[in-house]
Amino acid sequence: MRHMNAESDTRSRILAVARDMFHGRSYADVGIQEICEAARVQKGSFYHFFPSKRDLALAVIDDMADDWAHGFVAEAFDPSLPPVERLDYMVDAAYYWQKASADLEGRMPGCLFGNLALEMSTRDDVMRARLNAVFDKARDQFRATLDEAVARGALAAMDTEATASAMLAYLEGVILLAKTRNDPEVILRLGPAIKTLRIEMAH
Amino acid sequence: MRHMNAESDTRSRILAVARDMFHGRSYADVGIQEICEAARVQKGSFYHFFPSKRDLALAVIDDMADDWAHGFVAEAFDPSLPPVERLDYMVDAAYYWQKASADLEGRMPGCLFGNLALEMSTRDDVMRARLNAVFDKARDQFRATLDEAVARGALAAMDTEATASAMLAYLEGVILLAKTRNDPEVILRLGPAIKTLRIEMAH
DNA sequence: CCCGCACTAGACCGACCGGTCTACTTGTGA
DNA sequence: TCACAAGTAGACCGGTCGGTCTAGTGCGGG
Repeated sequence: MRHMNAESDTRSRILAVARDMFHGRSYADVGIQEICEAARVQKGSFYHFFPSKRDLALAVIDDMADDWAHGFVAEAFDPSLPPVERLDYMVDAAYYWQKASADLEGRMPGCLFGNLALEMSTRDDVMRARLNAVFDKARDQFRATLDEAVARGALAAMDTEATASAMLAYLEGVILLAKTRNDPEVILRLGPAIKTLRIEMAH
Repeated sequence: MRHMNAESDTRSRILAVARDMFHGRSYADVGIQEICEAARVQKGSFYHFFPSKRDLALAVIDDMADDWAHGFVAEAFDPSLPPVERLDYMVDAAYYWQKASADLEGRMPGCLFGNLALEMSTRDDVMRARLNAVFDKARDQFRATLDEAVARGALAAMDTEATASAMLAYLEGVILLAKTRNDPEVILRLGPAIKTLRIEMAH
């Protein structure tokens, strides 16, 4: 019964707990001891699976990016939807996610990636690169959507890559503001304006 | 010669050093001991001026907000400029500021307020409120600019308050993305699209 | 049956954390 | 001249940090 799960249960328990804690607080603010207690695991086990706290964070990023890509991002960017509508779905998804946390814990955790990006970018280039990759993937989703909308004539020609980046930035910014206000409704109020962003092709 | 400066030199040295360190790294990552060393001050002096690390952070926020308001924000929102141009000035100001840091230290520190907002919002409501006030002031600058542009007929009628919030969010988001890429040029590339943001009046 | 290995348990480490405390220095007003 | 208070110096505090290490434990393959 020991090796029953691919990727042992202990490891995934640590990962899940760490994800929630890093998301709800910050990297520096959460200690390994605290993670171990919450995951009902001893230090020895922890360091058996993760060589360091930093490696845990890296694993959390990968784990969350995976869930994210297969979870609501995949849903929001549902190809059967008209492209422009997908943008609204993305905003809605962000809203409901944050609202659920706010209702449950009284706090808006914001975006794990955005949080970690601001906290760690100046301190750890490997983590920064990892976060960049996540943002690149998100931007590509936006870009594909915009490309399709342009191809269908739903939107005028534009620099879809730059506009996609702008939309991602806007979404992160809206979540940042909403978190600071601790009010998910901000996402609902400001989010839809994501569709008004536009960057023209260079010359 | 002791009380020559309003707000003693020691206090302002601590403040300046702490500001840079919090800005370039993070609140949790910077220790009081480290601040004291950089400011060439002893613990005793530190705690003479600041009751706690948290109060120092609060003071740093106020201090920076002040500099900010009287510094490039005041310049960028120069009332003698056509309103719409002020938005470009604001983006440019953000760019040059970040670029200067990047050239000097090799790292984009991003926006101190945005950084602290994401790090502390879920942990300290007083700090969150302080940061909110800073964001409110910034939004009001955007709003006044938009109001003026609408009054002059340079822009069509819109919900200027919501649009101002959206612009602030976008600016923060762009800076977040640029910091994650560690590339100030991102601000130059995405920033100008701030003018395309628009939220209509509700019904 | 028992060896080896993945895993767990938890004591332990030095460093550093934010914060306190006492002693001292020094300029100022009476 | 002297008392006082603002400010400085730095030893010290308990607690926690990330991380190490040794001693098991119990399952699987040979």
